[in-house]
Amino acid sequence: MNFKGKQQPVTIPRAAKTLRRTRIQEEKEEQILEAALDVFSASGFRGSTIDQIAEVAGMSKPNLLYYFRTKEAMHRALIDRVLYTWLEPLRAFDADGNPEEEIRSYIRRKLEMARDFPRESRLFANEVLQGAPHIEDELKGPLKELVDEKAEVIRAWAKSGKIVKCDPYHLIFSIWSTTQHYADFDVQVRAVLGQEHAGEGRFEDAARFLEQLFIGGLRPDRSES
Amino acid sequence: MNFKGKQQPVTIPRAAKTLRRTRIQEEKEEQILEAALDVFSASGFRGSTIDQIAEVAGMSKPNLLYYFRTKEAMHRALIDRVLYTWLEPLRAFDADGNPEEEIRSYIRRKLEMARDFPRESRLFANEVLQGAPHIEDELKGPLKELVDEKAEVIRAWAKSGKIVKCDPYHLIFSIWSTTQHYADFDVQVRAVLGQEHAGEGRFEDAARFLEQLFIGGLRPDRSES
DNA sequence: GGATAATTTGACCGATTGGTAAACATTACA
DNA sequence: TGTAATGTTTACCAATCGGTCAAATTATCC
Repeated sequence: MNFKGKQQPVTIPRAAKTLRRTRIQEEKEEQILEAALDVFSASGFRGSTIDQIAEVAGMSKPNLLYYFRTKEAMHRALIDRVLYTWLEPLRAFDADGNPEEEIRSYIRRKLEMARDFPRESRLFANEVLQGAPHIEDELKGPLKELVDEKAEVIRAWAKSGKIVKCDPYHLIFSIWSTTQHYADFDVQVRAVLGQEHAGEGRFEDAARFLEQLFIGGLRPDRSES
Repeated sequence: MNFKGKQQPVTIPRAAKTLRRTRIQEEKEEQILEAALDVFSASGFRGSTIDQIAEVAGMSKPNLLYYFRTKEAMHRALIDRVLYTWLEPLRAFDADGNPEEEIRSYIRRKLEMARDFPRESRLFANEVLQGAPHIEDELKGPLKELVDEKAEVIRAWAKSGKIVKCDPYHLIFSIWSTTQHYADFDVQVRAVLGQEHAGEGRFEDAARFLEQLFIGGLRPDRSES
C-alpha cells in the first residue's frame, strides 16, 4: 500500500527553465505535499492557510510558493497524487473471483486504508462534503466510470444468483461509507467507544462486524419482504 | 420533524437589559441561525466568515454581531439548537419493540433526515471531520451515554436470539454512516449515479437496499464463519 | 408626542490572508 | 574555480479576517 504514486509531475517551479526536476525539487515538493495533506485534511481547503502549511513543512511561505504558485495548485497536486491510489481497492474488485470473497476483501482493504491513511480519507471527505468544487470532474469522470464498471460486475453476480438481488450502486456506497467512517469520524468513534475500546482493536471489531453484516445481508438464500 | 427545537435562549444581546426577548430578537436570531447553518454546513467553522453569514442573512455585519457577539457564539448556538433534534431517531429506539421493525424504522428515519435536513448533517460532519473542537464534550457526554444505553438494548436482543450476535456499537456506526452518507457525500452520490438516477428516487432505492442489507445481515438464522 | 430603550449602520481597527518583488545564498556544472 | 541557474529569505502589498465604536435610526411604552 504505497501512497506515493508515480503520477505526472505536479507543477513546474517558476524559475525552472529546464525540464528535468532536480533532487531538491523532488524533496521539497514531497515535503510540502506531506504538510499540505496534514493541513488540508484537518481543515478543508477554505479553512487551511498557506502559512499553516509552510510552518508544518518547516519552510518559509515564499519558499513554499516557489514550488507551488498558489494554494489551489498545492491542493490540485495533492489530489492528483492521492486519487489514483485511493481507488485501488475498488479497481482490484475482480469479476472472476468468488463474490463473497471479493466483497470481504474489499471491505478489509478499505478498512485498512481508513486505519493507515486517515488523512487521505479526510482530504476527500472534506472536499466532497463542501461540494467538491475542485474534484467535480474526477467524480463525474473516472470515478463514475470505475463504479459503473464494477456495478455491472455486481449486477451480474446478482443475476446469476451468486448474491442476493440488490442495487449495486448503493452496495458500493454502503461499503464506502461504513469503512471510511472510521477515518472521517474517528473522534466520534473514539468518544462513543470510550477509553476501554479506543485502542486499535476497534478496526478488528469493525472488520468482524462489517463482514458479518455484508456477507449475511447479501447471501442469496432467500428473497426480501 | 421540527428542527427549531425549544432549547434554552441562545445568547443575550449586549444592549438587551430586559430579560424578555423581543419579537425582533426572535426573528433576527432565527434569520441569522438559518444563514449560519447555510454557511457553516457548506464550509466548516474555519472556512466560514461572518461576512458570508451576514450577506446570506441579509443584514450588516455589525448588526449580526449585535445578536451574536462572536463567530463562536453563533456556531455554539447553532449546534445547541440542532443537536437534540438530531439524536431523536436514536432516542426513539425502543427496547420493547420488535427488533427487526425498530432497526428498519431507525434506518428510515435517519434516511429521511439525510434527505430533509442535509445541512444539519453536514454541519456535524464538518465539525467531527475536523476534530470536533467545539463539540467534544457533547460527544463524550450525552452522545456516548445515549449510545451506551441503546447498545445495551441491542446486546440484549442478540443475547436472546432475536438478532444475530454482533457488536452493537459498530452496528450503530454502520447505520449512521450509511444513512448520513446521502447527505454528507451528496455530490459524490449524484455524480456516480449520473443524471439518470439523480432524482429524489435515490432515497427510496437507498432505503430499499439498506433495509435489505441490515435486516438480512442481522437475521439470527445462522452463525458467521 | 416625547422619552427611553432597542436596533442598525458606516467607518474603522489590528491581525491575518494569499501572494509578490527583489536581494541574497546555494548548487550544479563547465 | 567561475558562473549561471536554482533555491531561499526579508520586506512588503492589497484584500479580507473577526470585531469595535459612536452615531444614527427605529420601535416601545407612558
